[in-house]
Amino acid sequence: MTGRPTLEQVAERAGVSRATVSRVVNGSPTVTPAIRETVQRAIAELGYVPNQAARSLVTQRTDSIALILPESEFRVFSEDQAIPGFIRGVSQELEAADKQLVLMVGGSPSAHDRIERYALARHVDGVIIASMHGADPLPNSLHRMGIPVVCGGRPLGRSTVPYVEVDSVGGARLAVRHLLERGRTRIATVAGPQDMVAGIDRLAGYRRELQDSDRRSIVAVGDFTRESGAVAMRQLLADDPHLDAVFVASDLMAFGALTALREAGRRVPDDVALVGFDDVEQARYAEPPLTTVRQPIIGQGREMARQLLRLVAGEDIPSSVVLPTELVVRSSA
Amino acid sequence: MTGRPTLEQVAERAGVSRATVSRVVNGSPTVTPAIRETVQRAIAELGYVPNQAARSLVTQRTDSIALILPESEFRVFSEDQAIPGFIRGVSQELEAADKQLVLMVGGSPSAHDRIERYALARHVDGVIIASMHGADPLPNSLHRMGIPVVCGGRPLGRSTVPYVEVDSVGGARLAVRHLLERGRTRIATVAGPQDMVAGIDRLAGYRRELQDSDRRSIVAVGDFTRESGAVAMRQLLADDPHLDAVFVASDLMAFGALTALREAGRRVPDDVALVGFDDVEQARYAEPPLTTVRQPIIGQGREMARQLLRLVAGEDIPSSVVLPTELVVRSSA
DNA sequence: CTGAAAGCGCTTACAG
DNA sequence: CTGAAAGCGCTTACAG
Repeated sequence: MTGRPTLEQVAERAGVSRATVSRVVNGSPTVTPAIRETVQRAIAELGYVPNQAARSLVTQRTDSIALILPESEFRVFSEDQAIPGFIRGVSQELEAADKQLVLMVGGSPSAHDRIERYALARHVDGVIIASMHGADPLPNSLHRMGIPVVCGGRPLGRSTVPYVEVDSVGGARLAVRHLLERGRTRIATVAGPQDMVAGIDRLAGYRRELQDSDRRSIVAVGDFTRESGAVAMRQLLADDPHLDAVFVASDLMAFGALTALREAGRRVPDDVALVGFDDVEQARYAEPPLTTVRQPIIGQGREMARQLLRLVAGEDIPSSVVLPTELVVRSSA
Repeated sequence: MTGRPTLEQVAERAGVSRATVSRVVNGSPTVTPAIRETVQRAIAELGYVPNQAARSLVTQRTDSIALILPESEFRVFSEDQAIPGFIRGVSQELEAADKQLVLMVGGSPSAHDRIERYALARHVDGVIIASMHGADPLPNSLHRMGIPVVCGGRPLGRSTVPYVEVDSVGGARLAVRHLLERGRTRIATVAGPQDMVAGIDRLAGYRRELQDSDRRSIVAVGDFTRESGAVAMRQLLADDPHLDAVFVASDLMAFGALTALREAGRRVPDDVALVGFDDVEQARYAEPPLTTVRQPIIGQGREMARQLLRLVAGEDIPSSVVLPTELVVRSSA
């Protein structure tokens, strides 16, 4: 026998038509039990597995979903754990729905064409875009082509593409409120890059909470890397030597800030209280263990997949879903 | 117009046969330049993109490759950076070859059936298996079915499946030799789990190098996690309070060991020199910065993809490729 | 160099 | 409930 068995061969062996085999394979209820069994035996004996390409050609479905990861997240071979978390969440949900995950790296302009062509070639039923820098045109352009899309994080700029995000503003407020409740009075922040929603929103949350308390804001901006956290922290100390607390918009930057504080001879939390954001694995092992805001990365991945599957199935979905964040109190604040 | 344009429509618009359009799309050299241009214009005007399913059905190729990640690597939401590195390397190479990456999570027995069926459905042209615990039957079973497979790391047990691995034995020897050259005399090791090749080989390297130097070996076993590194380190100190060096089989375990040494009042490297393995991002930021063995994770991913593509193309490939490791000397030893 | 035709392996109205 | 037949959108010998 050459190659894998086909429907045709199963039909012949079972003594029925191809249509009937197809019905059995696809679980149609209108098949007489006796015939169903004969067919199933033939399938088992031959080790038949449906050819996906042939099936897609007629159903116009592929049962695969693309997950687009922005290139920049990968460029630095980073300690950040968002990528595996996203993948994990998305794949859990897709697996349960018996869909396949196609991974594409690259939010760079040069990758757009490739991704668009791929989606247009109907190689996937829909697209999940993990997160973006700036006002990426990709989600909108796919959306316009009628391809189901869900974004991770609110797209910047004009957009009607549905998205799933984590409540960054709320998380930042939790962090700042905690510092206020601990009696801190000069609360600075190391903000993230202002061309990313996470950077923008975490700073907005800081500002809003502080505003309610009448304290003035003290801001330095980093780019979510450890080094930038140290640099920003030094700058904050120069700007206000009397600051007694810092909300750092990412754990990685918080580690950098910790180093800078130590160099400057400040004790944490005695002199300066510190709260991070993300709750990466290493946060528990920092010295002192880092108080931080936990965001449900895996949950976000799952929710994105869930929404996309609904969209693919033709259902209506909310234009946005926001997941709650949570403060994890350890020793640094 | 309903749906996306087809070959047929392009042919009609260009006033040629479907065969000719197909030739132009696939870059056949036997097309008259003038006709080629007419067709290309029609393609551009219509925004034609070939339907992948239809193409696969006749070519019997899908131009996609599956990357299988073991579930366990994901279970702990870990600090380990191997996964993104693998993905990065594989996707770089596949992108260059214009192949797609399908990601499947799960080396668990329950996932085997799903993966096998998927490969048999010809949804992918070949399979890359990132790494395995124990003697996983998956590579062999795919191999027997005639599906091109390449493994990351030598498969345990009997196997004829080609693999790409990093020279763990050599790396461990580099580490131990370095400690010997620094004049250390009582060199212990925290080994990795002995059901994983990386665990086994790094211990073998330690033993071999030590054996050449006539020193006795002092061994404790961890499971590559930070916590297990601390536990193992305490045990080593109890076993031999006079040890003056440790080769730890992973950086994460080395971080745990560092904590345990600090608790025990030992200075690193003054009292005890420490060498890790992996060179994860955090190694540079440890206190003291960690001397460790760097392994080319991205390079391994790329090489696996390269070998698999050759296999898919029908070429012969070596039964194994071993990539060199390198000692990165920092302050801990 | 180009076209007519067969065929890849399925699903799905449409009859019966 | 089952089968004959059409058709999904391509590629590729085979003629010419």
